[in-house]
Amino acid sequence: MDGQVGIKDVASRAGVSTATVSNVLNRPHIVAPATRDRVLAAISALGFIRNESARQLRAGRSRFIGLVVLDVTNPFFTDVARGAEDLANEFGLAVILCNSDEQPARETRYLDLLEQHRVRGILITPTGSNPHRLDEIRARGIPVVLVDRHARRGRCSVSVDDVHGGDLAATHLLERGHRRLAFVGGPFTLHQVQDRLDGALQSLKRAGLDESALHIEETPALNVASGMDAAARLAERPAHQRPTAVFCANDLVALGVLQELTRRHIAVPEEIAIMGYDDIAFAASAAVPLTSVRQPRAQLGRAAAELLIEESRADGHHKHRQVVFEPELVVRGSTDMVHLDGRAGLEMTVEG
Amino acid sequence: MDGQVGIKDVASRAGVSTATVSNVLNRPHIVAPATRDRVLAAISALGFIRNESARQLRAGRSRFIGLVVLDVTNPFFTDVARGAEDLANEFGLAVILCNSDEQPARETRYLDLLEQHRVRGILITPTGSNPHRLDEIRARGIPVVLVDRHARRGRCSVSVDDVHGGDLAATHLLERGHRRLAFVGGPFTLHQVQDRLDGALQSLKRAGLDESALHIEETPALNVASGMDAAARLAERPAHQRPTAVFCANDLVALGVLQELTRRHIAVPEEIAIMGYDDIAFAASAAVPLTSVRQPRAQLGRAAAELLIEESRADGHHKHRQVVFEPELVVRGSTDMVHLDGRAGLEMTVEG
DNA sequence: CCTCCTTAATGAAACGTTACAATGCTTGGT
DNA sequence: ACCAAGCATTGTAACGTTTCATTAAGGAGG
Repeated sequence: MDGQVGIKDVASRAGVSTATVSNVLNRPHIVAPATRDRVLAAISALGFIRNESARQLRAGRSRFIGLVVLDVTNPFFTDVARGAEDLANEFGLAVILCNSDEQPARETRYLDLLEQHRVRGILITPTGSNPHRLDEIRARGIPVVLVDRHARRGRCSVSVDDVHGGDLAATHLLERGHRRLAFVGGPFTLHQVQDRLDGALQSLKRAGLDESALHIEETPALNVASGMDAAARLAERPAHQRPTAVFCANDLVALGVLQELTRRHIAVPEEIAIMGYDDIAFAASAAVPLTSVRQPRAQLGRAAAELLIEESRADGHHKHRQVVFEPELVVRGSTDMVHLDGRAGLEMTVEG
Repeated sequence: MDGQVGIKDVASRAGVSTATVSNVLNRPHIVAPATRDRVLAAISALGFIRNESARQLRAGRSRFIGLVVLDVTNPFFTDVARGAEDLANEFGLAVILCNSDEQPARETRYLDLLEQHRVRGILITPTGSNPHRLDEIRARGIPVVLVDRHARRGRCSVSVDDVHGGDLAATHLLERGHRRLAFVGGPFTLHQVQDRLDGALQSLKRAGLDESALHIEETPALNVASGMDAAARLAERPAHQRPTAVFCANDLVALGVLQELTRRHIAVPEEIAIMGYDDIAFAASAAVPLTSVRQPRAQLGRAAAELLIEESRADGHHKHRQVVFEPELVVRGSTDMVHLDGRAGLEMTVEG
């Protein structure tokens, strides 16, 4: 029977107008203490709960920000999400977390959803297949910040220098004496993947090596299963063509590669060394602790949310910024033949 | 200038009434093809986007379901979330994912948020500290389904038999000859933790052992850091009091324990065996592959969403159900002294 | 030519808030 | 006594949809 208690019911029970109830809710200081108490009493007596839809309709926008990630089950993105969520909460905003799963169609559906909800803004790691959809959204006045992906001038983004990261990774492998490398990752529509590869190629070039020193094994997605498939293909190559080191586009792929190689009794790092990327928490505790390139995950999310809020507040003009963090190489057992203990997560951090 | 294109603008451009536009949107078949096309043309010409707030206000409820989990960075919950999300999508609903972080205060804030948004229903793994808040919500007509936690009669829940799971785990350790066990997990306000412990105790009893055979090391949360701290405390006990096997309330804790023991050069499983719980994807690829108790994670989420939707559709009366899945023991290297290859994720599955 | 049906389209009233301008009521100063 | 100023409160018009009862326009049957 109390089906939906509205501001009206509260008003009549407290013997005031709806406007006063609204005031109690939004600007308690301007209403007389006695009235305020009466209203508050009515509110709790009736179990009144504000209707956000109505508030949003009135306000013309919601208190949400959208966060569209490529894969919720990837710890990299959940850490980014936490960072964004924490900052959003500080500003009284909630985050709608959307999982595009690297599928353009899903991405589109979620963008539609977010626009329909009149979100304050959108944080997104794009699949890369809807290039100007994001511009349309911006044109409609909704701030968009790219996450983990560098934007062109005139757009906001928060990213890590993936080219540099790829360079760090390949350089590390070359320094360890490897000369037959493989890059495992994909699809190349993801800029992260392309950039990390570019970085690796740049490193090869600097070392005076030919591009052919790096075999490219493309995967349909950046997850454990894809890594396993790719490793199987690599393992089946004739021994003299087989790479001695594999640079994976992210840690999930690297873990997949590791698992498959181990299953086939190919020793890591002795026969094949493995590099991951992201340095997710589980990289350190892997069967063979993974060497990886660390990204400031939570900071990435936080900074992105900051930029978004900054833009949405600046009614006038807002200076778009591209924030770039530097990646950091973390060396562990998977690339280190001389590591002390095959199991220990012994770790050294090398420069930023 | 196109600031906010509304149904009205579309209507006037197409030369029809707003009602017709609404019909085109919601029941296209009842409007004449010619008019329909005209309206659709206007919609795309103006870049019209439906305003969900207004729709929801009108409808009295949103197209969201809320999912409140204890820890988004725990892969167990992201898998559950995916399951729930998939089913929700099939019904045109979106999921608001909320991370209580095991903190009652955050949980409360999110429940408020969800109620204000008039969500269709709430899926929650409760912290256990707001026992009747959920009943209040139910009383207001919002379906609530407990996830990963068994509910009393008259409420809906989807869970895995944690007592049985705890029993499986402890029985496995006892069969391996261990007689000094430790249980690591907490807080005990989480029913999962209590149930898993109860299962272990039940197994001890059946084996004719005293409760004192199981040392209890409580942790403040179920994450890697807590596991490391607990392992440090265990490691510092005099050798003859030190357990020979540790049963962890979840895999994150187990990974923490594993990392800390390895750091201290305590061999796993030779000196101390470790059991996890949940069988998250990373358990198999851990430094020492973790023996664990597998839960049907995605199914859990899916089934929960199913129950929720079922209840929200049944305007009349709905039969509350408690769905219970059976856990499954997965034996790997962390408890298996005779495993073939210290690194391989070699795996055997034992009964359900 | 009138009536009765069917199909298309419309007008207007909600839905629950909020903000703005307006109203009363006090109070203090002159 | 009167006015100005301040405070507390209120009426009411939005916000953008959807829905329901209506109207209008043809067409078929008599």
